[in-house]
Amino acid sequence: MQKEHNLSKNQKIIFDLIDKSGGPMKAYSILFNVQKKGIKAPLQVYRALDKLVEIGKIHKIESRNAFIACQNSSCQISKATAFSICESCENVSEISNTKLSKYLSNFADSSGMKYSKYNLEFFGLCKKCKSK
Amino acid sequence: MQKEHNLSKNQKIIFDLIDKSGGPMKAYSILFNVQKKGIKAPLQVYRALDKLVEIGKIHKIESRNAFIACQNSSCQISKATAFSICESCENVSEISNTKLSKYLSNFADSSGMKYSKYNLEFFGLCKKCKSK
DNA sequence: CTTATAAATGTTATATTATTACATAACGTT
DNA sequence: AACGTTATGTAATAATATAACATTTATAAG
Repeated sequence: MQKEHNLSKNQKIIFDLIDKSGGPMKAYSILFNVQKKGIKAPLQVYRALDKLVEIGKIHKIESRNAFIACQNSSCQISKATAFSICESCENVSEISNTKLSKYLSNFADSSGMKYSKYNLEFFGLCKKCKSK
Repeated sequence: MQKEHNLSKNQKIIFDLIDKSGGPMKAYSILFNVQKKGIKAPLQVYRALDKLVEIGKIHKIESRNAFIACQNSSCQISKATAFSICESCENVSEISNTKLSKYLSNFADSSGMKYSKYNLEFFGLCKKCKSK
């Protein structure tokens, strides 16, 4: 069961915005959108984003410097993430595929390194963009 | 067989630096290191990096905004990359595991999206850091 | 060899992304 | 209430990356 986190005021404002947007949002675009709510400085945004990432409510799309709400209700925490990214329309969606996540979570190679976390980003053309 | 690319002057200077360093390097650290060779502006560095990434001589570690020489001699091009990153010492190495790359290259889900590229980053503690 | 084209370079300025440092306030426990 | 922890506010600045424009060099075609 996912631990309930009581989001603080800024965290809630920012999570709600990202969640409602339905897609990835960039930090300064978030800032612009929440200025009317009194959040005026980049640091206020980044602090909320850091916390939201930490507790798994959002994920960072590293290749895009953008943040997206977790679309996977069973996502314990952001330790195992996979996304598909359309290189044409920049649509992003979270992949939740049990076989894939099991495969990667159990992955071990000869390096002697213990993996506690991974992030995978697939790129390509989405259905819409392919048919154009 | 990998296509031979004749690197230009700046590309060669920058590739050699990254390659010799043996690890990931950041753009502005590269800039600092090549200023004595006449490369004076960030854009000169980024242009060479872009090209080197494009032809697969280096890869970008997205979560670190850093660039590393391709350690995989058979790497056709940067369409399928996997790295292991130590969260303590920040050591990075490229994973070349045939089973893993086959698994991911053939991955398809129900989204109807065709994946032409992926990047995977594993995080954890390397052998050295684990034993500290 | 020359002309055309593409690729690379040089340079200045600026945009975008993210953090440091410091002060204050709110929350949760005992 | 006193304490420690978490969150907030604010200003300044650091780190990462691109736009715009002028020029030069490499490559290929005639």
